[in-house]
Amino acid sequence: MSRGYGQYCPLSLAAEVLCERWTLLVVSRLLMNCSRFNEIHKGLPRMSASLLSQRLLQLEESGVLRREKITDGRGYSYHLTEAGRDLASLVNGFAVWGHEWARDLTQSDLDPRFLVWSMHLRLDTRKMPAGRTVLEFDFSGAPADCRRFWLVNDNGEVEMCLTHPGFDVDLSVRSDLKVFVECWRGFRDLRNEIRARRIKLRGPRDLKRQFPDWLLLHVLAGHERKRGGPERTLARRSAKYSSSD
Amino acid sequence: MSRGYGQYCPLSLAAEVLCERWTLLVVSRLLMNCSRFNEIHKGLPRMSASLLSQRLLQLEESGVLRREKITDGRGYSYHLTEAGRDLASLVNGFAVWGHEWARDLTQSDLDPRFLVWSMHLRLDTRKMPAGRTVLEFDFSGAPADCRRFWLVNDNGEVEMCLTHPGFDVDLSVRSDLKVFVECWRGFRDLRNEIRARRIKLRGPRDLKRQFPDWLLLHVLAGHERKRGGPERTLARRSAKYSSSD
DNA sequence: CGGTATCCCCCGCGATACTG
DNA sequence: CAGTATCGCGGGGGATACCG
Repeated sequence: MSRGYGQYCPLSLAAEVLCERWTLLVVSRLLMNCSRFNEIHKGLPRMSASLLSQRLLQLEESGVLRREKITDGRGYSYHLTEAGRDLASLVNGFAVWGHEWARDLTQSDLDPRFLVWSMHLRLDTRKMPAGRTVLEFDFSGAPADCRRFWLVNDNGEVEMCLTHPGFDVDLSVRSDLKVFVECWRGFRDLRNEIRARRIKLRGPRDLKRQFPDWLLLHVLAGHERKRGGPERTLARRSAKYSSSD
Repeated sequence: MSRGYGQYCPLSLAAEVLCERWTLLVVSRLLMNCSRFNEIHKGLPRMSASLLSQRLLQLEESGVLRREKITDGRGYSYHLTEAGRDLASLVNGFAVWGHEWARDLTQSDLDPRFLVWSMHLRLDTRKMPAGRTVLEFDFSGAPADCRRFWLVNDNGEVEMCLTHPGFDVDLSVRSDLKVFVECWRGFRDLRNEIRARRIKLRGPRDLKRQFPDWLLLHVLAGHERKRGGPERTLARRSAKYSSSD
């Protein structure tokens, strides 16, 4: 009963399983088809490995996921069960509610590792040049040890690098972290910010021009928010002229 | 960042607000139109008052509820905001998932105070005799200090009493707590259990006969469960003969 | 009654080390 | 690399007292 609620009602039984710290986020990674431990972990860089391990065990006990020993190589592969897949609409509903109603972002919400991890899943590689393209990001306002990242698109396979990948950089992106995250979330218009040089691109002219089309942004970036406050109004993505901020 | 996740994504911002212990249960009580502190608290008898107070403050800060000073009398009245009402489908989704997939019940899930609180909200008073009807419940397998309860229906107004209300008892119900809860959840058939005398009624013949129609049971009692296990199969409510258990 | 402040214990979690 | 065990701290939350 330590973690339980002492109630037989289905809501509390569900909350017991799902409303512990990090749990829904782990499930969301599994819903995105992350299946290896480190794959999940990269999508949750602020979670400690030991806690992730513990949560995976609990979710297995609760019947939300199954783990299978990997035949070639070490470790396990994690997959949602039917019970876990049934959580898709709930997880999505949480995200929508968070988008519509959650508080504004603060500095501590801005982990650049998470931002780049998100980007590597949502690059529109069909619009990128064939062959290999190397993007470099440099975020001011981020901790010194994770300011710079690289995304390498190799014919549709995108890899995220925390250290220089060795290849020549094709396009370099320099921005304040908060500004970039707000573009990603849809609170600012990416093209506006580039035009205003708050996001600075360096590289061949045609790549710089195409760059905004490569970023698919956060899935909910186009959704209207309902909550009031500074970020209430969505950036109109097609606005040709914009007010100064 | 202590309670936060260090991520800007809407899912983690929502989880930050909603995935703390007890929080969703508090919201669910507000969705049931409980508005006074003690009204909410009676629906969550295992939650400490200080924690409820704290959660109400947090939910107000997060914009999920608003509190208004009561003009006549003490204390506040709590009401969901639009953001809070938007949680209705999520809370319901959690309950459905819990019904379909959650683990089996253990002894510590069976708080009789919670059971009786649930019943007082789901008595079909239209089917009960006009005037006043007093039901007495005596649950074996419950802690000594909360074995007996009374529900008083007074022309459609149902009150739950933890001490003898003073009026004469019209119908007395005696049962093992677990058996009764399993009827309430829909895992057993109420009429079967009465027929098998695992639930014993005492009172006038016509009240005994009508009693099963008064209990509306848990909202999800009729839903099929998806999870395997001992309680997998729903009791067929109309089964005329049943196996011994 | 209708809540809130205080105390204090315990356990959830992060850091670190370790193992196949 | 792919996780898991251990340790120690901090704060979450239960019990209790208190206050209007």
